[in-house]
Amino acid sequence: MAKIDPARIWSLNHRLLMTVISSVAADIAALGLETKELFVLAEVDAHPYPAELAGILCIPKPSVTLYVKRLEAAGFLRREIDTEDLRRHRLQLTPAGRKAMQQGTSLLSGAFGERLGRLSAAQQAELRGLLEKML
Amino acid sequence: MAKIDPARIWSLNHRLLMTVISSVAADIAALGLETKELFVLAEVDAHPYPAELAGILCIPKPSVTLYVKRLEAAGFLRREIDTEDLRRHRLQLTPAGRKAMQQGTSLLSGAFGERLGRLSAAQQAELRGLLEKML
DNA sequence: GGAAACTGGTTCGACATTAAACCAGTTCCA
DNA sequence: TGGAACTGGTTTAATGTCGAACCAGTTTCC
Repeated sequence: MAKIDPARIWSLNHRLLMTVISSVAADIAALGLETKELFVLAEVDAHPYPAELAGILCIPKPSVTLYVKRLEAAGFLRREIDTEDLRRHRLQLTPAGRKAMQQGTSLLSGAFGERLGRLSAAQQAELRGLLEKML
Repeated sequence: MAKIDPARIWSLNHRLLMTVISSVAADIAALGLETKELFVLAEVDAHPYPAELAGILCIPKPSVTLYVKRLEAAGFLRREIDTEDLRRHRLQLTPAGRKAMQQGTSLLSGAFGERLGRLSAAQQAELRGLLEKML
């Protein structure tokens, strides 16, 4: 078996993801979203606080501030002060935001699904299992 | 078996890659390289022309110009006009560039290898196979 | 030959990103 | 209690990024 170079796999993988995302960037933009903003929207349900988003998405805090500001201005996000901790801002998708998020992730699913389609169902499940194990 | 949502896998995968790369960004910077520049260095052998690099790395051409300029200034890269086609610039790693590239990819390998280490050797090979099939 | 269309690479200027410093609210602990 | 240390979020100022327009060299095709 060929020797495995982790950096090589990382790059391979990275190229795959970048190719896919850049192939749908234009369509996502048509929804009124930048791809980075879509990532934010997609995580808001699970991580409703900016600091959490910054952590989970590996984005610096000021960038999150910016994205949230834009998303709020676009009517995709609502922001309210958390009553438990007055420093925190709890984020919440608006109906429009949820719709845009779903459309966006659906675009991504379409494009990545094309690649996944080259694998058998069992292989797809295997892939997900491997990734989860690594995270 | 749980239904597979491609966008979910994409995100999972993306998070994995980002976590890994940001964990070594500082060490890579210590070599005098930005991570993006490392990607460029790592592909120069296989793709010695800026236009090719832009294509393979999914980076816009002006950015490549910039990275190459910096890498050349740092002494990591040598640039010469291609005698076949006077528009093209053939790129070549200098010894210092090759060394930095190897150290950088080695850092990346170390960090990603830690994650890969959670998989068996067979699973690692399987993962690579799946990724290659999708690209 | 030579004009039109094309391709590799760069420049410019507008925009996006982010590190550093900051403010406000919270927690810790003497 | 109260002040020192910490955390969530924002602002600012400096830097990074890249679309559009560009120049130079190449190919195409009459």
